[in-house]
Amino acid sequence: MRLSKCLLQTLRDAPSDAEVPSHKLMVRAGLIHKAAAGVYTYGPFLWRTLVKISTIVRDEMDRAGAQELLLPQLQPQEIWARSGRLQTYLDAGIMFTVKDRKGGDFCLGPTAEEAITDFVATNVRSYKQLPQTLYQSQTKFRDEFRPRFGLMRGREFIMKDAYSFDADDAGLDASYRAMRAAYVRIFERCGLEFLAVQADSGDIGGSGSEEFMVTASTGEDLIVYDDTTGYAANVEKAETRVEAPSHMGDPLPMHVEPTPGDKSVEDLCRRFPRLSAARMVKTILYRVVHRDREEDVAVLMRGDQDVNEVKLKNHLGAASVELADEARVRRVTGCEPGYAGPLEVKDGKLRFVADTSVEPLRNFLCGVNRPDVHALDVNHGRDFPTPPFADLRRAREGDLSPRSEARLKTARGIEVGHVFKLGTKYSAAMDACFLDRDGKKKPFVMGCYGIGVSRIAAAAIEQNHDDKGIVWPRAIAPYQAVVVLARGNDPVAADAAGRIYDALHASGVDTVLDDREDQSAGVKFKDAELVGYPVRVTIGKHVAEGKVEVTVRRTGGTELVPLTEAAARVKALLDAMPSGRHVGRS
RNA sequence: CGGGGUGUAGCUCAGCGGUAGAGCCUCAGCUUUGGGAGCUGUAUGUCGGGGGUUCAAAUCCCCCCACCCCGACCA
Repeated sequence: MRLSKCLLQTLRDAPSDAEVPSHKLMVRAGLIHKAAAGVYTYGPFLWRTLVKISTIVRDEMDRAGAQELLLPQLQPQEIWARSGRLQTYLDAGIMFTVKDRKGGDFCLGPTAEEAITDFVATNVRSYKQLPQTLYQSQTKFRDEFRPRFGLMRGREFIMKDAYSFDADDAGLDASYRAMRAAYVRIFERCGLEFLAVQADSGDIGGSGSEEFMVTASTGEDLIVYDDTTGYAANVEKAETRVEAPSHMGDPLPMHVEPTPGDKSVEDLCRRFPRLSAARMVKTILYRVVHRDREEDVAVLMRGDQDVNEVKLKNHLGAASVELADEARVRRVTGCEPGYAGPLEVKDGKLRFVADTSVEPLRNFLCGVNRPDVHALDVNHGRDFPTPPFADLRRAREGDLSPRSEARLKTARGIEVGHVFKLGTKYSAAMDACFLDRDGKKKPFVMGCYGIGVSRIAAAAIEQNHDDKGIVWPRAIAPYQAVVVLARGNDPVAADAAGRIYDALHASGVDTVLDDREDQSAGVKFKDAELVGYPVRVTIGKHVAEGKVEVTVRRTGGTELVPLTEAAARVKALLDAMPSGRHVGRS
């Protein structure tokens, strides 16, 4: 392709609504254009990248034995009603809904479990037809409460989603392993550094899930990992161990002390400097919403630890949990916030749960549900009933690994893939069944496997850019190389550029020729760096000696190469570029 | 949905009661051709929309809308 013929408008300034590098650079490099909040046109250069990503995904899906199909984007709400998720999605407000001419209710597909289950249910009758793994790649729609960061969190985005259907759990395990292995290969081939982490399966449910995270400082997710064992998990899910404080001594008589104005652990640490935060127990009240009711729950947490609300929600089997507001705290404890505790409880129905870090504590401090005092040398089981214990802590850097004596480390990541074992959640709800060997009707055992295709493009930029622009991994760059004609009015240079361009094409290198006559060499260099071609060939001042410059975008390293060898050198440099890396593997 | 902020040219922004502005971009021409180069000229707007106050509103007030940020939410 000749750049003089391309529609590619680069910008000197980033739009003011862009915050993260990928968003700024995509706009500046002319890759995207905003049509509405979270809705973008993918320009010709970005589309090339998206096609390359899709091709890798398709290739690996097919290799893993999956079959491609295309499900409807315009979905009848009826199938959502059947799975029982319609009201959840409508209430959450993330579903785009539409009516047809006759008033029928449809939606723009936010995901496709219902559509695929409906399809498979009517086409698969026998265990002999199993297993099946089907996938599609297309636009998904979610009316996100807060679209942001350009393509990272849009309301319309391209996703590859695959679904496996098996007769039993063992079959699901095998299908899941095959997809997981394909995912590793996909992200490696895309040239990304990534991690596979244990994840919370969220509202989609199921027995287990892992997320594939592209490491980047701007990632929205926090990952904790132990690089001695390969344990890695989303912080929402991460298990940790914390050491019990030493020298707690034998149980002492409980006593209540004045603590006027001390509402936080920090205040109390100041008042009792010899008592560490680990010897305090804070009581945090939550409003817990279940499908059919609501309750108040008090969480007892060690003073130096924080509550992980996802763990709490899962532990309670709740639809949602939210921190109680001040009015609720007053009603439940009869006291202003800051003094809640497990002692002298006013509300007899109040449910207590405690983090496991509280279990070994002796002679600790806690609230008494009375203002301006706290109790010291409290012991559970003696001074108040021993509550049920569960892991409700938020994992932190430096905690002990659940798998070894190593300390956990943290990293930020962008979720680009998620694999789930769904089990029979959707098939049972939608009565999607097959006849098994024993003649009995059974629901399909399902898995689902998503990859954010457009998000991969954004994540690749978040992970690979510098102050000059994008640094595309070679496999997903719009073009692998650019030939810059830096002497526009020199016929020798123009001729050389044409020949190198042809030679690159002949050797299979995806190349664009910057032959724009109205742009100076400086502009072409800036554009080449902004757009992020992995390799640049500059035809300029050395052309008289029969030489051209070959520059690697990532390193900036430049070498002079004889004109006749330039194409081969570019090819060699591209081939030498590393593939992606699966980090933190044991 | 709660809190905050911003809407002026394609982009970045100034102007904040008295004739609509700059830089970049676009277009024409000249010059230039190794780092977003220079000169001359040209084009560009319901100042987000509606209502109000005023002799006069981009500017002040009210309502709406859009966009952005924080939070809540999230296959």
